[in-house]
Amino acid sequence: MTSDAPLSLDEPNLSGADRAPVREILSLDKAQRMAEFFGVLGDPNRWRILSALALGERRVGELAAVVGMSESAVSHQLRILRTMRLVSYRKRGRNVFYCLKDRHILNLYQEASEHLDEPLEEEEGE
Amino acid sequence: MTSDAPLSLDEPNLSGADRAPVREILSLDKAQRMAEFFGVLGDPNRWRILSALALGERRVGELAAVVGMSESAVSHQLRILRTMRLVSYRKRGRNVFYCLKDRHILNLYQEASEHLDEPLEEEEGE
DNA sequence: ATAACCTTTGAACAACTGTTCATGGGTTAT
DNA sequence: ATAACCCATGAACAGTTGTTCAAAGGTTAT
Repeated sequence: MTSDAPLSLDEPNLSGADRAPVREILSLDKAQRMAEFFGVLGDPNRWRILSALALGERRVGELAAVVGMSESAVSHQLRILRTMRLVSYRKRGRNVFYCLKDRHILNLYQEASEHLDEPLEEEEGE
Repeated sequence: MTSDAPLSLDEPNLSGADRAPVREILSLDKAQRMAEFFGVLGDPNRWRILSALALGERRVGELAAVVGMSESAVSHQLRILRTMRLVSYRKRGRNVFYCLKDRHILNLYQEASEHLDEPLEEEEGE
């Protein structure tokens, strides 16, 4: 990374014309989609569900028992996680098995974890 | 990564004893902190502000003009971004210059962007 | 067939969030 | 000193979110 370039939201790996470096602020549309995605990760029970699925495939009832929620509440949350393609599922008889869709959620967890675990430096202000 | 190990929320880079592999679901406390952090990223105007700061240091008034918000609203949001240590600031006379604190936010943006841009595969259900 | 099981869905309601508005603190001018 | 400027803060209000509750769909038993 060059030294004087400001931090930017570029996506440098892609050379296509539709992936031009961002020299403007995010469009309302892109910002909205970002917010919707991260908003889904803004609930503690959804993280508990995701972390349970990180251990392996689980049925809805099992998830409810592990995280201590009603099956209805878990089902509602799983629907939200599905719309953001964070989980996938397969039906087997009357059971539905959910699992994490890919590694993105794990990378996000790790990145956030590192940020939260950083030692707090001395603040000038406040 | 071994083939049969389930995806897990381990943090493999650290070998310390206080960073044991996660074989249980996230604690309520950890899940809460994760949710609080990602919840901050769950607002489109905060992403617009962050993307403006990704281009370089900006004053509060400049941010308000660029993102099309009132200065008060921007100030409220900057406070939230400060509490999550996503931005830092320096005072210069009566102006306050904000900037991104580190690269974590950029990594999170990129990871999410890749996830959102993934082609949708054929769903079995629904 | 009926019953039990697992899951999903919709409505309703309490709790939370982000904005506006008014106000005030602190700094730089005149 | 007063005025203008830049920013932060608190209250209040509309909009959103996550839960509970009741009901129903679909599958596997008996």
